[in-house]
Amino acid sequence: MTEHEQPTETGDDLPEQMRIRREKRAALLSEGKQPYALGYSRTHTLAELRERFAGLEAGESSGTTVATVGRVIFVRTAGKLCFARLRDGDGTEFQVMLSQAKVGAEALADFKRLVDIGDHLGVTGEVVTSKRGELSVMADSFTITAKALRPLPVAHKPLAEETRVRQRYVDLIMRPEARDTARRRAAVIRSIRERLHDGDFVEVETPMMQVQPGGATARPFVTHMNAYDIDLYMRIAPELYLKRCVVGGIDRVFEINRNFRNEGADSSHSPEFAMLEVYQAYADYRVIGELTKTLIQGAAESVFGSHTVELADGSSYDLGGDWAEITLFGSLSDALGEEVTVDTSMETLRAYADKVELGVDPVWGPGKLAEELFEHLVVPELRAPTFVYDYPEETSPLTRGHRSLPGLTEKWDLYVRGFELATGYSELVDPVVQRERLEAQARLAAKGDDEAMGVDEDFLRAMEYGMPPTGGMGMGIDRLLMALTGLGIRETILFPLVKPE
RNA sequence: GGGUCGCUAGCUCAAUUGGCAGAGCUGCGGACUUUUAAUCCGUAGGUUGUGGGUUCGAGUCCCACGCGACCCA
Repeated sequence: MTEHEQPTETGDDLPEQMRIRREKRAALLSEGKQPYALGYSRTHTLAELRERFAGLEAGESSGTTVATVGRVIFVRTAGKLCFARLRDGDGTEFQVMLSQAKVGAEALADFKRLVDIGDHLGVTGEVVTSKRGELSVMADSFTITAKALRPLPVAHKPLAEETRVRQRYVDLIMRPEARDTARRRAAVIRSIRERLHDGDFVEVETPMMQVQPGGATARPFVTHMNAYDIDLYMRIAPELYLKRCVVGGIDRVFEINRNFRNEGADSSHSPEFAMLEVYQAYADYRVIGELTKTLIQGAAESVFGSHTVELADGSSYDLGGDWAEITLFGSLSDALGEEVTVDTSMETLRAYADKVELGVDPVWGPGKLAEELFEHLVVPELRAPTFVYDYPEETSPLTRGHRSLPGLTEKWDLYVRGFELATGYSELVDPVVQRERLEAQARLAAKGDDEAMGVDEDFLRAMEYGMPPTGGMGMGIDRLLMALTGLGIRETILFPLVKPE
């Protein structure tokens, strides 16, 4: 918002439409009317009216007087009979009619003089239908419950994408899809939460401001605490604290909350994103994979009543039944036409990378390179929901080594519609191995890899008290919404970060 | 980080080679007791993202910056 757009008390410099609305507000006050009412006692919501009077025939009167409220989204002031369309926050619309014969000439003139599109209106009157059969309230009286000082955008042209994101409140008023998305997100989170509560998982909240960030490889945001004069970090993952909970005996634990990663922002990444992490003692990655599938299918059901979801482009996507399972090196071997394993040499892998014109970062080991090849060659083909199993130890410092395949870990990534949606592990619980892995990471950090983790001594101390065998999972909530709806991340987050205007 | 494109009235968009900054909707005034993006008559609305430059003259050309979209790394 730039300075010259700021409303002023006098409104001298305002665009005409805003100036006029301010004048109407002032007129209401000077006539002893409230432009912002304390409330309006309604007998029915617009949705309740629609339901209750659904059977009313064209031209009929119900004989029932009701009181209801809504935002004016359409006005037709024609002579001695005026029409207005109200809309409720849930998107339900309902027509209001004002006849001079009913409300009187003075009230009708007031309506024409003072009510604008965008205002909140309370109306009392009989439920009737118009000659065209439109359900309506034939007003006995009306009250402006909140005067809108800004005009709504034109209803028939799509709002510019940037305006939709920057002024989500306008987007929510104007666009049914925006309203649906907000409610779908709530339904999804509620579905996950309820399912986990039903499974005796305990919901906790762990620190968002941490002395030492950990639990993922990502650059953190730094902030400063004045009282202790120390830098704090916004968390990049809750993992290390949730594991402390498991050590302490909260055997089934989860958290749904925000992580912060100081990286780029684009159509699939937000610096601030919602994450679910779940840990279950005496489970392994297979058990936690099954749980994950249940949570996602439950979320789909809560929104669509089905495991088949409808995407924004009109296509549908099937999340039902059992999901495909592949292994990282197995699928990579298939894609390359020759067998590669966790033991394949750096030189061989580099040759494959050259062949597909994949750039190789000199700090990568063979495990990392194999993963990059996988993302380059296999991931683009993963349309149906697919669990990818058995990642190299090198890239998974918090994961237990595979029970029977040396060099690999008990980890899966879940791909849905071609992008990574969740990741699950048999957690590493040996504190000695854990320390070795973290110290190796810290050495990387010292070499300048600012995504690598430091050594969290308190976390290691907790592990030394003994963490039971545990399965863990992390899933991006925003990404889950994207997977279920086909929308971009900026649509699934109500107020994504935008640069100041 | 690099490239391309965009930013004009409340909203969505025009503006020829550098030559009077326009339209639709919205708004305002008027007519209309069954409208649904009504119709008809009249009318208002602009620091063309910001700051420089070239020019008799810049929405248009040049430079820098801001914000955004798309593509690439």
